[in-house]
Amino acid sequence: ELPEVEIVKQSLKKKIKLKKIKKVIVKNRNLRFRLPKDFEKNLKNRFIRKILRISKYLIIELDNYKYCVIHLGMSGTIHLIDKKNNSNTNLSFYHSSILPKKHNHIEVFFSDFKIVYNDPRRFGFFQLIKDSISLKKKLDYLGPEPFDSKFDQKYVYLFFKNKEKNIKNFLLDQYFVSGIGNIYASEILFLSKINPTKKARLLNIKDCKKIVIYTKKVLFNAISKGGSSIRNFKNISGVKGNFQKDFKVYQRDGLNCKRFKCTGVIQKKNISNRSTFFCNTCQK
DNA sequence: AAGAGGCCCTGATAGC
DNA sequence: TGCTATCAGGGCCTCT
Repeated sequence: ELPEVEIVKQSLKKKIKLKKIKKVIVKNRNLRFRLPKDFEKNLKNRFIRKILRISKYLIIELDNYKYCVIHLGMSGTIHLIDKKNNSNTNLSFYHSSILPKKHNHIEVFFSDFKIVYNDPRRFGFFQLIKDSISLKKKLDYLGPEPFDSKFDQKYVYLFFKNKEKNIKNFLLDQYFVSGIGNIYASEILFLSKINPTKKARLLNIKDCKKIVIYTKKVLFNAISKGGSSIRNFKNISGVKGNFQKDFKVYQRDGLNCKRFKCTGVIQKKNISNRSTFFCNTCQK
């Protein structure tokens, strides 16, 4: 989700900004999108100008104004391996600091370290975009980011007019707002006291205001806590997020509602094949 | 044309 | 050194 990608971006930026790519090795070209034959050649000897994040995408701007667009999908991680002492700093959240043995698909070498793209399920991708126009075109479909001033109660209220779809699915809909994923969607709705199955058109302006406020709040807090680490690997010594400790509903099915004076129990329900957690009692 | 559902893929875990 | 089903942080594509 957006906070996790943001944390990766920040740690990656410190390390590779203005550095020169010495070499690229691709071990598996078959990611979500197949890597073209000239991928390595296009990266080699390029300097990194900028690292940015747009919703859940990582963007690396090269000195020839081509762009690497990276998406981590469900299981992608980026690791940084130091050449000198062979130590390994993890740039992601929910993985250990040890580089996995399998699925290290792409290695990008710098003078004294390399970054490794690992992705067991290969739902993620690495793409080279030829220029800024193409980049803009590719990401044009995205709705406003949660922190964008355009994402306000008026926008939400107007967007939801006559929409039959439930609110949970809209939070995951990147055309509506870009960056929320399955964890934070449940958390946002809990704080907003809105039932995830509620049809969007039934939300009033106050509900929309809550959605906006708590979306910004949850994502901001998640970033400030280094994201969420929900899978624990065996060797835990790398960088881990802490926001999972703040979960109010996610993966808390069967447990008591944390809201003051609420006697409800957290429910788990499949909505469009994604697990959704909520309190039946205080989310109306 | 909005919305639902299948699908891409591997690995961890629960239950038998 | 069992097997099998289910679930996982996402998004693209097709069908209605």
